[in-house]
Amino acid sequence: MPKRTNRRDLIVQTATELFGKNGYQATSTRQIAEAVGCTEAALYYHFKEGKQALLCAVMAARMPEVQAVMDRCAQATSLKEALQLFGKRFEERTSGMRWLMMELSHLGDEERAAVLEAFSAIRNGLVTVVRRFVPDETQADRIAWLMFCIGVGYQQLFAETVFQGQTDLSMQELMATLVGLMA
Amino acid sequence: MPKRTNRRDLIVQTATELFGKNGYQATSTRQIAEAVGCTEAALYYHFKEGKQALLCAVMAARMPEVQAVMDRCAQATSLKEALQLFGKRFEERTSGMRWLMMELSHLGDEERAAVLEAFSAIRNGLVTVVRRFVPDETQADRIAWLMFCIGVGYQQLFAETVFQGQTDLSMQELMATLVGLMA
DNA sequence: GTCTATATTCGGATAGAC
DNA sequence: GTCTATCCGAATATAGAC
Repeated sequence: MPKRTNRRDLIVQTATELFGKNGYQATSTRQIAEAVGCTEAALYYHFKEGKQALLCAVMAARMPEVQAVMDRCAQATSLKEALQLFGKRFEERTSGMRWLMMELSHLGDEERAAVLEAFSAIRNGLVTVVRRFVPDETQADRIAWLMFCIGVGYQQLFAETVFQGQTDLSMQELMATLVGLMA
Repeated sequence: MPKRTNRRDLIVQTATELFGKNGYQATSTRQIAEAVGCTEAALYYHFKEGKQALLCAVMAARMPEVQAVMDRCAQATSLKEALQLFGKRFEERTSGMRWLMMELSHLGDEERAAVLEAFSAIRNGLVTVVRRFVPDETQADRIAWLMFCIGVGYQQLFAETVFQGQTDLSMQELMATLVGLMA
């Protein structure tokens, strides 16, 4: 049995960074191997299923962080506080996951499942929190969706190159704006 | 001088559909040619600059539709009406443009400019409308960004495969929810 | 575990005949 | 204008030596 190696971890970490920067499809196994400092063949030793398995490993490694965001939101004591917390944490912790969106439609079943798990964790976390403050379930669910859409849209528009630099709006401020509209 | 042909238009239309379904990078010139019913060489006759020029042509063809959405929003007589109109029109008319987001970072300068034009048209349209109802410019701009984020996030989460089928929430309902929170 | 070398497939692009 | 044929490069993946 091979000695515990951390090269595998290094590969996952490197892939996480490259996927975050360039997206999944646009990142080649060559790039990853080069950044890690090994060959593609070594990659395929650690991940027999290739790039696909690598994606799953990256997602698995990111799940605790996603859960942490939702756990923090769960501590809110009002809807407004939940909005603020989500704004702050979501921006801080998931900015490297923008690429998941577009890629989803081109993934295989297993990869897809790994990605959907992360999305569902966020969705379920939001629904749970909002329902604590909004008795009507339909209404609560809609508000949860609204929050999720804002988070995703913010990532898309600001986290990368679209309107980056044209304004320094943070997601926290965006959520504060929403809270202001409610007041 | 060659007779006015509509084959070129067919190519643009077909590319629009394929880009909308699979994204820009994931759509090959082979696919496009096959769907059109011609060869790749024919594509390169009509678009000497290749796939890149095709993207620009597709964007140009879509601009009137984008402008129409913003023009309609401009007719709103209250902030709430603007939100509703945007929810309705944006969903109806731009669902095929989801792919623009992720791709942006990998495009060349010319392609990039064509895409940014569309984004800016939306942004500017929103800012203009909101400022009519919100005197404070900073606040108005933030509300405009909020609307834009909701639109983009909605497209990402619902327009394709992510949470498609898990709920039948429309963007109009989403905007109505926001209006409800403001009441 | 990691390497070299290579198989295979696919995508963008072009030359030249018709 | 459109085709056939082909080039080139890149990407995923594997075989087999060390």
